[in-house]
Amino acid sequence: MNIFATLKSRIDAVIGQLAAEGKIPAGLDLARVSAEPPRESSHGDVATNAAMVLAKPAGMAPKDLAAMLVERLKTVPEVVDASVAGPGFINLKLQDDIWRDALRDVLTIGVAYGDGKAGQGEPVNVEYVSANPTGPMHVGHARGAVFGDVLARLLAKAGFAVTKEYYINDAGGQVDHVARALRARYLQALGKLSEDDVLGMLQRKEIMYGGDYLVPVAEALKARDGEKWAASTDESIWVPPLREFTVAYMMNVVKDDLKALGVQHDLFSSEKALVDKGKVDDALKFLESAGLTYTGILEPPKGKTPDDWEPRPQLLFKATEFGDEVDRPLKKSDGTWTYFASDIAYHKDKVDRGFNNLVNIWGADHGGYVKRVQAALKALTAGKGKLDVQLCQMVRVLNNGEPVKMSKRAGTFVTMRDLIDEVGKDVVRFIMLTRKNDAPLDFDYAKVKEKTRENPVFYVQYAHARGRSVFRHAAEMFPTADLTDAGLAKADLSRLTDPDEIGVLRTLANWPRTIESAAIAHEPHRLAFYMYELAAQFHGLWNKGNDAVQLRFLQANDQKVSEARLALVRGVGLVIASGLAVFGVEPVEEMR
RNA sequence: GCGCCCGUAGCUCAAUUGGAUAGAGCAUCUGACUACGAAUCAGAAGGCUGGAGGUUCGAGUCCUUCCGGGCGCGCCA
Repeated sequence: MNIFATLKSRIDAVIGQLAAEGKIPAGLDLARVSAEPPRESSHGDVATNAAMVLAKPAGMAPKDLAAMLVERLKTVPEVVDASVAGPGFINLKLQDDIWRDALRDVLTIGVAYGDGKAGQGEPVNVEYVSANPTGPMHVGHARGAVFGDVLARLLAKAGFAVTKEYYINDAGGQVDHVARALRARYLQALGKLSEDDVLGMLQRKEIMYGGDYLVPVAEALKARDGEKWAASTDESIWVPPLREFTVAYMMNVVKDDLKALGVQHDLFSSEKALVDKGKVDDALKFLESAGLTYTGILEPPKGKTPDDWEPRPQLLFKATEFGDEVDRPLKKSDGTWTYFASDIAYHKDKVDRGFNNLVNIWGADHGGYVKRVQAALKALTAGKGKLDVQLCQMVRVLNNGEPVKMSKRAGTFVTMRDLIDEVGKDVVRFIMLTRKNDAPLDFDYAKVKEKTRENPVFYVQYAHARGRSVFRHAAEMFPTADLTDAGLAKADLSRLTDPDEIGVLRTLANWPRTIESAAIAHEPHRLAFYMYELAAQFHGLWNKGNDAVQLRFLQANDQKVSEARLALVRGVGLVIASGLAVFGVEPVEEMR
């Protein structure tokens, strides 16, 4: 049980009691009353803003109300002292046993500690990566992939029913361009074009993609079909089959890359399948019948008119009725659907599948697209569907502060594989979460390999490894002791009395709350900071033992104390492992 | 020009989503290894939270406006 939730209900009960006795007005709204750990630990264990929040509606001075609450809160079983501070905060000091109980919970529940039910089983759809199947994935994709994957795991831990989804853009013009590029590489594979011919076509923009990564695709096509697609100059003959071939091939590349990063989606949705099933027509008919489409002419953007601007009548969606700046086009001038049109259909499809809680992870360069999709979702669901779009900012790849620009594989950008090969999947995953997603991130090869406090991956893993090391020694020192989690849960935890020991227990007790708030805010990076903080506390406690021998975890002549402290060490390890599990990172047993 | 995101210690970043005296790491200075792993730790110093108004018990956080940076701006996805 979450201690802060317990205290919140205690506080609510006390307020209800006072109201029942007529000392304060009945029916006060308690939603804004909080029970939180104070920032400054010297203020106590739990702080509540109840008096300040309720003062005005109760028509009382905050201090008077606080004084009344304090008297009652002192009688709450968990509380040993209560006091008023500052402008009307009430600080509660809890029995140390509360924190010891939290540790026992950790040992009993294991890495599932922190699992919550805040989500109440509500279905959430998290869509992430959704990279076009046109080439290998780069660092930007890696950030979105890790962020989305970990957010999904976090939401699941907090009790949501999560579906992890990838949207394959296999129907638009981009994949046709790749088909054309593939054809050039294919003709090269057949000896009908030279490398220079292909590069020339790329330079003249006859083809839009030219990376070496298409060479093996062309070879595979040649192996399967021989010269079948070489003769005809009629695109309609060979574009569709080559498109299909390259999409299938590239999706395998993408899936391999994701697998190497430890990212796994539950569902891959195809744009082309949506189109073929007529879902785009359906969605647009829906909007049309609601009177939300019309044919009109858009104004050019103010202050920056494109050179080739000419006014054209287009089928438009009334996005402005739902908070967007301008109405948005649904059809291109050649009469085909825009990307936006199929995206509307796709989001309608998600809603139709039972999701009203949608999360999309996009690159920051898609920021301008957020409002129109949210507008469309509002229109489709009559405001019932929620769409949160999390934008991931740029990743700069550095080595010792020097930009790493090129990939050996792709030629123009650093690929996801380059990252993984350089530092390993676990490090990539962790580092991607050490910043808020909407802040740019520097990924420095040299820095993330450093074995210092500066490097959060190392620092957290080191804490875990140190904990395991203690257990290796303990097994020798106390060969008969039961050092399993269940055994340690029975240890006499009242032997944990040092303020720093209790401090660590407090942090452990904060884990469920951290999970819940990070999940609700869609901010997995908070877990990285929590783990760093916990690791710091643990390292601090460890070194205290260097100075004061009696504080070391293992006391050869006192098995009871040793067991209690081993319980604490194990608790730290389990919570770190619990956090790393959300991150999809393996905790290490020892550092090498 | 318009929209979105951002601006916090010299540097890189936090700040329990509106809470108390704004916290960490790096760099600088001082100290702790006859070790449960010093790959670590303890301490000192460092701030007008870009500027100016506003909202309220209370603002780094919300609103307005300026300044500075990033991204985007019909028929690409």
